[in-house]
Amino acid sequence: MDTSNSSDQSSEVCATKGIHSEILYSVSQEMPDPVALYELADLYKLIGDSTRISILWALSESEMCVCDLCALLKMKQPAVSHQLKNLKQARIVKNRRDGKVVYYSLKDEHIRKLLDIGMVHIKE
Amino acid sequence: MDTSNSSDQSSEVCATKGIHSEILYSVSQEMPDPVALYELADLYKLIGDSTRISILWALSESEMCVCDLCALLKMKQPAVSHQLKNLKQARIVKNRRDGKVVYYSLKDEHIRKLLDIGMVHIKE
DNA sequence: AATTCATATTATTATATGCTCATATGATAA
DNA sequence: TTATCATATGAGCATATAATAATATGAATT
Repeated sequence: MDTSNSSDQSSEVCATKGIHSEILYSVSQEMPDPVALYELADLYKLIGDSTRISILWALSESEMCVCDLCALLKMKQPAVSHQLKNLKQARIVKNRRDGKVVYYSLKDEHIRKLLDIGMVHIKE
Repeated sequence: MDTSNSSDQSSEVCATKGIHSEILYSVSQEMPDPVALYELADLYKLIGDSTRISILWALSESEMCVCDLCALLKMKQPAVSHQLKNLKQARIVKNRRDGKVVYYSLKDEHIRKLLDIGMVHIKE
């Protein structure tokens, strides 16, 4: 009874309250709860920064110390440390201490998967 | 000459310029070029917002008009339009016009994959 | 043409975020 | 202990970004 492109009457028109009520209902049923969406957004927000994404890419290749990362990214140490702190708080990276040196590494492989899929998208 | 337990000599210590030169070199070889990293970061930055991620999730379920999205997200129309504009500029969504109504939909499936993988990460 | 409705755009404001400098902490060596 | 090195932290600044209000555009209907 419904059409695809042209206009019906019923709930077709968006009369400020009418709207496509069926679609609206079915979509709302499939939406994750708001908290999950916030957490998901936070995860991507965290990856969505060129400094952090560079750090993550590097760590996906090898465990590295802060000093190495500074040299690799050509950035000052506090800037790198701040971002490492963000990543650690989000439980995306972990670290271990060996004397004065602190080594960082990825905490799991999800992140690398995300980076790879994103890269495919970019390269398309 | 030797340091602690797992320590070698050579490039082990991070003497402000010494660093772990081998790791640094091999990792730098595997790093994508900076432009790609920026684009990748931009992609994630775009997904990393709860409004946009909600829109994307909704559109992955069904094509929807702006008005529907406003109702679904309980947000004002200009706010939704702004985010749709961002998503469209990034070529993540497309739209079509039918009379007064503009329908938005996802442009490809990569995004849904990204959302799903991210959700797995959240739920772990 | 004038009106109405759905959407887009502009300007503005408030907030978030990343980097910098200065300094603190923690660990090793002298 | 003191000095030194690697890293962490805090404050401040500058920029980016999201939402809002007001208004513009574009298409249908009268």
